[in-house]
Amino acid sequence: MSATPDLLRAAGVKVTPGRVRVLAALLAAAQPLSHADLEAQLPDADRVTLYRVLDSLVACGLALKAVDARGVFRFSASATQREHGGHVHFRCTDCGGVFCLKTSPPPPPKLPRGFRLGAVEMDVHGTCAQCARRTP
Amino acid sequence: MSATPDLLRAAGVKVTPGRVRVLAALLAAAQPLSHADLEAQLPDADRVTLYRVLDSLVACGLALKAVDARGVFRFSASATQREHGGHVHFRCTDCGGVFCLKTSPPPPPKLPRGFRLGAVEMDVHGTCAQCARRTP
DNA sequence: TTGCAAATGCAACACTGTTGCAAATATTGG
DNA sequence: CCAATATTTGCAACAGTGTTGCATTTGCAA
Ligand SMILES: [Mn+2]
Ligand SMILES: [Mn+2]
Ligand SMILES: [Zn+2]
Ligand SMILES: [Zn+2]
Repeated sequence: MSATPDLLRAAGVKVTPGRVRVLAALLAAAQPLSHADLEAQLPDADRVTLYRVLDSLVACGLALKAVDARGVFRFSASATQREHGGHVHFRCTDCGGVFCLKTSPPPPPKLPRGFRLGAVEMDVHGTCAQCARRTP
Repeated sequence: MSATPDLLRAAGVKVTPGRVRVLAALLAAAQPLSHADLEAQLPDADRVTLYRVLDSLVACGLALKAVDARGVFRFSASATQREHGGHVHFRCTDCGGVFCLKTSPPPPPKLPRGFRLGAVEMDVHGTCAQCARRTP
């Protein structure tokens, strides 16, 4: 397993204390974390810098961003995977977690004449096992 | 098709001008509307009342509430939702139009143990025929 | 018609996220 | 190691979304 600074260097972004600490927190978390969660966990971090650090981690592919059921963004480390195109994802509407499924993406549907297809995305959502256990 | 006040009465809530107008707007909409959309469409409605009207429609089962990708709540009439549940939609990224396709929704994928499926949505987007003609 | 619970309007507030800008700093190359 | 520079940070101010409290109005049923 690589150290957090190495992950940042490999992703091509500057290694700063903020990024190291936030990425480490995301890697250690069992659930996707909101900005507020991270702010509580890193009390001396600046609010705005925290938003920008999270955005930079998402932009360089080290983190994933999703919206939870209350409309708040939650972030999780995408750690190793670079290949998320070959399968469908499941989004937990409770915790905001994103999980890789084994299902292949659906085939592009037939479009009316003249329409140009950009992309097909499948949004599979519901409750993950951990959240389902908490709310039976 | 029933008139909007009848729908409200049948749902067991008081018939007020705000509820009639908001429910009518939701029923007429081709896509789920945000609070901001409705505020623009009903300029003399109070902001807070609009939130409360929407919540009351959701509470009595006449409307559905979902979070969009930007973290904003969007509302749709339950009847409308059922009507468009049997087929996939195409979203034009140029003009923002939404078109009904003939393709059936994809079958629910196999989930890991303990996961609970909420819904499967397919986002098919690109350029519609009219916009494609304008930008070859 | 009247009484009352429910709905409304308004002001104030909390939370989430963004932007502009000056100061600090991580990296690069000498 | 040092200096140059492109990023990143910290701070203040702001915008958008949604909520709460409370006095007033109103739908509806008795
Ligand atoms: Mn994946
Ligand atoms: Mn449709
Ligand atoms: Zn979950
Ligand atoms: Zn179009």
